[in-house]
Formats: sequence, structure tokens, C-alpha cells
Amino acid sequence: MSHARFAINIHILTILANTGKGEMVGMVWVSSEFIAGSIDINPVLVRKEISHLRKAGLVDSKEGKNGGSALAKPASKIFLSDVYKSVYEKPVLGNVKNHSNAQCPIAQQINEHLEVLYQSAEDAILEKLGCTTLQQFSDKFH
Amino acid sequence: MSHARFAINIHILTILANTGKGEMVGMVWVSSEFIAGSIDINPVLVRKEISHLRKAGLVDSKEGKNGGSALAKPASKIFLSDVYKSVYEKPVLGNVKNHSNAQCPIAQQINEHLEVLYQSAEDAILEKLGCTTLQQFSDKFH
DNA sequence: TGTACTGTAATAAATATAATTACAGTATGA
DNA sequence: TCATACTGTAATTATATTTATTACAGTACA
Repeated sequence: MSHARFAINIHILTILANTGKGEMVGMVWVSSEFIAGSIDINPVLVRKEISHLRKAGLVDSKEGKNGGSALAKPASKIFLSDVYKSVYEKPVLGNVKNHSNAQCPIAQQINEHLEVLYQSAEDAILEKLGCTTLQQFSDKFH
Repeated sequence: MSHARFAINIHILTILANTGKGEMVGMVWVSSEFIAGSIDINPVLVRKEISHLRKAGLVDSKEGKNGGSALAKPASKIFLSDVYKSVYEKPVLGNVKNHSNAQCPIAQQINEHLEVLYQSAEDAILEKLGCTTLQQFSDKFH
């Protein structure tokens, strides 16, 4: 999928985090249409992303009239690394799809060596994103 | 460009690092056709990537018959973070292209907050890749 | 001077991403 | 109980990005 999915998901979650807080209603169901309007993308895309977030246990949704979505747990218990994981599709460094029917001895081994390297890059990202909670991130908005 | 550029560039450099060493000729010019055959991509793409590597000062090329490319400095002085930089186009977490004409207060601020976050992810990747030299990476091949 | 390269532009083909349309299913409340 | 306002999801189309290919001028060598 998109190269902007992480940003879109953070945006969705930030809205949900701030809506609960801002409205003081405890449980506010936010519609995909409202979120899509804020991000300026199609509501169907928002619902697809929310579907991932729901599977990751970060969001709950309610069908029917007055339905929508809300955080499934406190923003202070959602780490940005959780979001990264729910969005994950490809390594941050890109695909390791190199080759290869070649006779070249490097071609034969490079994929496994690249995979080790790529995994360490993933670990570094997860560690970095694990330092921040959605609460901390959304507290920056005023 | 591609999501596989980093892997392609590492592959190119690994071939150059190993060729010099393996052949014991000091300066071996490797053709784009040979490299392309190893990676199993088009030679023109290889030449484009080499053009970036050359601009980054990592590779030298020689035109004309028996021409080709070679490392511009010892593999022990090329860090994988240098390669990352020469390939860089977009943040590892993707584009921050969100929105937004919306009235939503979150939409108004999210880009700047995402950019700070994305920058810290870039820093983490650079730090990780800065721990390994091309020499260390290509020593894994035997 | 023919050959084997690089460098680069232009174009086409393939693939990936995003928007849109459509519609069945569900909860609400008038 | 029925109109309304949502979700969930599939299918299709539009758009953008990536990759391969073609073409050819320029360069060095033997």
C-alpha cells in the first residue's frame, strides 16, 4: 500500500485521542467521513486503515447510525511502535527483492546478508518509536 | 524512485569491493553490464545508480573501452549510512503529505509534528547504518 | 578506426496507489 | 417499524510511480 500510511494512521489516532479528551464524553464515536475530511482523503481509505487498527487492537468501531470509531485503550498505552507494526508491510529500507539467476557469488548470498541488515534497521525504528506514546504525541496539539 | 534502490546500491558497492579484493589488480573497472547481470536489472538503471554514487564521492567511473566503475576510496572508509544518504529521497516512514484545507485543528498542526517524529526516525536509521562499513559488510561474503 | 564502454534522454510497459462507486449489513430513534 | 446514518468490503477506474527499453552521442583503447 501507500507510502503515506503511517502518517495517515497517526493522524487518525490523534483525532481519536483528542476527540475523547476534547469532548469530555468518555466515548465519542468519530465517523470515517469526519476523519477523511480532516486528512483530505477518501472515507473508504480511512475505513480500510481503521480496519487494520482494529485488528491490531488499537481501535474499536461501532456500526450503524451514530457509529464510528474510538480508541480501544488509553492513548498512554498506545506506543507509536504499535502503530508502525499495524501499518507494516515492507522494511523501512525497501524491498530486498534482488535477483538472481546469476553465477555471481555475491548475488547468491546478498539477500540473506541484506535481510540481517534490514532487520536491524527495523529494530532501530521500533526502538525509537517505542519511546513515544500516542498520548505524548497528541499532547503536542493545543 | 524505486523502493529497492538501497539494496541495489549496496549490491553494486559490494561487487566493487569484492572485485578489487578478489582480483588483486588494485584498480579493476567493472562494467555496468556485468553488475546488471548480477542483480538482474537493466544496465541503464545501474548506470543511473552509479551516477548517484559518483556524485556522493563513493565511486569513480571510467568511460570508453575497458571502462567501468570502481570504489573511489577504501571500503573501510565507506559507511552504510553514506550509501543511505546517496540513495535518500523520502523519509523511511513514508511521505508526510497529509492535507489539508480542513478546519480541523489537528490537520493544521500535524505536518510539523510528524516531521519532527520522522526526522528522529531518520536519525535512528543513520546511526544504525553508521555502525557498519562496506568493508565489514562485504567481508561476510566468501 | 572499430570496438566496447559510459552518460543520459526519451519513451513505453508494468506495477502500485488512491479514489470512486456500489451496496449489503447494522444500530438508532422518530 | 422504517427512514436515516453509519460501517465493512468488493470491484472498478484513475493516477502516479517504478522499471525496462531504445537510442544515440561521447570517450578511450588497442
